[in-house]
Amino acid sequence: MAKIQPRSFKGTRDFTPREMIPREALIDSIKSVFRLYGFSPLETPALEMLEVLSGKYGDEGEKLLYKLDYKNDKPRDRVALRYDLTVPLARVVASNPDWPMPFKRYQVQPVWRADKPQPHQGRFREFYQCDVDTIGAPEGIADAEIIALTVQMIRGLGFDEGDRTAVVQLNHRKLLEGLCTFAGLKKEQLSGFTRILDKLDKIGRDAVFKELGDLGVTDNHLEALGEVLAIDNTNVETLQALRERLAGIETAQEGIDSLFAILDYLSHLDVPVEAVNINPNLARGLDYYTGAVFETTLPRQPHIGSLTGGGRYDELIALYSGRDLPAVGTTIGLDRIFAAMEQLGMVDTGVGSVTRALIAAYSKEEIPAALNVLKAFRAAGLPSELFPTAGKLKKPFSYADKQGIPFVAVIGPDEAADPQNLKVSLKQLAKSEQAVVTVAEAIATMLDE
RNA sequence: GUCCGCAUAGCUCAGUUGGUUAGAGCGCCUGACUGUGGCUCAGGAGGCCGCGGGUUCGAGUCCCGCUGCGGACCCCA
Repeated sequence: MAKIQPRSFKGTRDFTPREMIPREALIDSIKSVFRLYGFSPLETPALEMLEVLSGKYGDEGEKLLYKLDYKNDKPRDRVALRYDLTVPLARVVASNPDWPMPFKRYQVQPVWRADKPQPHQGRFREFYQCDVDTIGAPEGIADAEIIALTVQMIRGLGFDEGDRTAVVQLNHRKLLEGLCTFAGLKKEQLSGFTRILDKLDKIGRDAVFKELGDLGVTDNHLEALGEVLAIDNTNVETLQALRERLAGIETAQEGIDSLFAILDYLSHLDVPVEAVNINPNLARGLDYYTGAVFETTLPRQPHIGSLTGGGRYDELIALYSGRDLPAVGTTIGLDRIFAAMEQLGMVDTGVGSVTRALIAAYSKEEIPAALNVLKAFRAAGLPSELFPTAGKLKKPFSYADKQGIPFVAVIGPDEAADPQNLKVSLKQLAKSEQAVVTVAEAIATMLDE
């Protein structure tokens, strides 16, 4: 039989134990923060009806949907791989109108996008999202809680100083609408306007102004807009300055009021002021956002895209149920965070096994005794394994060394001499220390480490 | 979707103006070391030189196409 190439689909990855061990620790820590804020777990299927997903993500997003192609299917029976976790949530909530509100859920599952993968930027076709959302709570506290949770989690992971400082950028859709009006544009031009504005930090003011000019913004408007966007102060000062500059534009004032309120709640939650940045040019591409929008960036690592992204979407659920339900939430980009941590040397990939103790039998005669030791270790809660072949102690020792297993327990004729009082030669590899001890003593030593 | 670069051992790479049996380091296996990892030494296995075509007496090396990978843009987690 011809050998089949062991290729995998572009943009997908295998996670080896060396990667999965720190990755699972990361997931556990994310979930524990979610729970701490009172969110409960939810899972939804990988496959969704195409009509449920279609039209929610903007023109760019629509192209990235993985649509499954079946023969003889009817258009309304078509399915696609889920693109995010927010739309499936909206579908679940819309189909369970009797649930008490607010509904607070977290969800950690993979999503798929037919993008061009760029691993260095933390961009893949299959990747995990960790979403938290509060459904049925009006703008204000719930928004601040999501931001506070994001800050606590990201900083708790170590993104809190130097090159790994993370900042939550915060803006409001209504402020963006107001800026659009301020620039002399019509409401239909909002998405084009915000898309250009969003590039400000990347391509610079001049390039943005050129594109805005092409969109139809006059020179006078450009000049005024330039003055507004140049405001860069503390968050409160920035908002105050915007309030004055945008006097008379009602939507902008509403957005500014909302941001003031959120900042106030954040200060009561003891969120450090430097962890959040009011950023009037932050856009967010998804079409469904209606209020506050936010994302987490690493200002010193601009090639890595946003670590988290979210916002308020008060009109999405009504698309499925006809009932208005306000909602706010965010996505924690697990794979982005992991990629950033790897590049910043924050991940230990030196351990290839979860085993704490490897038991090695000197000869076949000691295997029954070794199995008894194995039972005792496991009963004490120590992840342990017996090396599958007896003799040649070099093999189990070399194996333990390569896998990063900290302890090897050797059992030979001497240690097994008294079946009523089994002993092992317990060696701690990192210290090169070895002693003949009873099984109980070995367990105590290892639990102590 | 647009642009640029790269493709030789499991990994990182070297390979002269095109010239005979294709190299190193790391890793892997065996032994020195018949109760013990790392360090050292000795030996060994492992290559359709990405795929297809072209130029040439001769191609890992030059040309074209394809595929894959990497990077930038767009967009995003």
